[in-house]
Amino acid sequence: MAKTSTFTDLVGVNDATLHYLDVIYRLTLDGNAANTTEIAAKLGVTPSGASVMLKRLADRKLVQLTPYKGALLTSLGKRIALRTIRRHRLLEMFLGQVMGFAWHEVDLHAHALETSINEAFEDRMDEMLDHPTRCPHGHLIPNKNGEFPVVNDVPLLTQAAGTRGTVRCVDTDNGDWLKYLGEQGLMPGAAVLLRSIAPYGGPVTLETKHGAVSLGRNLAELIYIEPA
Amino acid sequence: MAKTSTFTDLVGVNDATLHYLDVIYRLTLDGNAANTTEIAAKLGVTPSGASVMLKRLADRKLVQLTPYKGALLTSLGKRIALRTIRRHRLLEMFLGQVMGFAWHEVDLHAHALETSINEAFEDRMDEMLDHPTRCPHGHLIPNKNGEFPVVNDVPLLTQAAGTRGTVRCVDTDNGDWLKYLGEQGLMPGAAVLLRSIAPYGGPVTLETKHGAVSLGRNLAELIYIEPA
DNA sequence: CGTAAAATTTAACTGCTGTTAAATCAAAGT
DNA sequence: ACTTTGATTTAACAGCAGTTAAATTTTACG
Repeated sequence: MAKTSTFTDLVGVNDATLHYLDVIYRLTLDGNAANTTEIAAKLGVTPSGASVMLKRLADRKLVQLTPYKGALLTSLGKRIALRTIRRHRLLEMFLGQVMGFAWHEVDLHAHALETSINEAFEDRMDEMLDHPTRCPHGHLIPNKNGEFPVVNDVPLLTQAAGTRGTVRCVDTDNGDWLKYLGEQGLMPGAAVLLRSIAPYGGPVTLETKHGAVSLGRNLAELIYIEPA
Repeated sequence: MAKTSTFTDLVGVNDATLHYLDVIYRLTLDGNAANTTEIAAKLGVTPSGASVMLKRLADRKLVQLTPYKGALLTSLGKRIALRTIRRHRLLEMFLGQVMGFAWHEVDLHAHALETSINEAFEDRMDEMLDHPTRCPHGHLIPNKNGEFPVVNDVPLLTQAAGTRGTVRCVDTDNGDWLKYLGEQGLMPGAAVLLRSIAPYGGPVTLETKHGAVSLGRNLAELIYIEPA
């Protein structure tokens, strides 16, 4: 009996396509269609270029496109996107754990490699890492069927002052921010106490092993914790 | 002082170009120009396609093209090719030593990745592997200046019957052959005794730890040894 | 409600890497 | 030296992913 991949039927999908699907997946997590300009911005192309490409992706039944309204992934498009996301996050973990890259460095490397590796490479990383469920930033790694583990992460900013918990995810790919937050001890696994959230968009004060940290809202809203 | 790469000026060279330069490098190792049809065959494209591409590479001063005669690399082309070869062979070593892939599997993975990694990744592998000088098949890994280590490898078939030595290189990327030769204990590092070379293209008989092995000329000529 | 601004699409074109088919060149044999 | 064969190049074109500029649609505001 031949070994069958969940993604056996996903051949003939090239780099550019994979990056589009990846971006659309992330932009549609909230359930709303992704608009052309957003997609174009994330990919670093012009809106007109993205518009043309989206039409082609729609022709290939990878996205469901409503002109002037935006794009959603079809179930096929979603499966492919989830494969890329799985590979990206496994790569990030591999780059961090096995190769010793810092958590603010792994995204760029992973992005360059995610469309070049094959299933054997993906599986080998998964084994070496003992089937991890999160990337170094705490994002969940879907399994080969595209299913995510169930977790108890909540946005830090939804919590009341005085809440204790453990950082589970820092939701950004901005290397500078990651570097800074890492230096403050704010990485997945860190125990935190939410001291205060100043009103009117004011700073958020936390306490970690390293001591007190004060963050602007833009950084604080990236942090997800599991309350104690 | 900014860290300067030997290859800083090699930007803007894409995948297809790198693969052409790589192939031309290998075909011109004997000093002779590589002909269009050969190049096309190695790359899996038509000779006309290769011809067009070669002209473009010549326009970019990466190859020195004599129409109807063949292609040589310019010194710039050679530098770029050597960078790719270094990355390919470091990747092969990494895939074998760190990730546990078999020596007949590493070439394909390395080929897929060699144009996607950057200098930091290259350097990290080099460190992790403690600056290896050979890939798993025994090919030499050029340093960042494109210089190869000096070694004493000689083709097995240039040696007289009775010669003892150590296998240093198996010069093929054919996975099936590598798998077979590996099963016979014929990998770099293996001690061998050349028993006999039958005349008129007959079989070559060797002795290894595993016992006696008889090889056809096509396989035997791939093997390079360092005489004891 | 109508119009200005913003978002989106379409049109025409570019660059890259390939294709097939036809033309051309080179090498070798008689 | 001529001719045949094989290698190589050229011509015309295709597919993909992008561009700029113009046209169009949507949205939002007064």
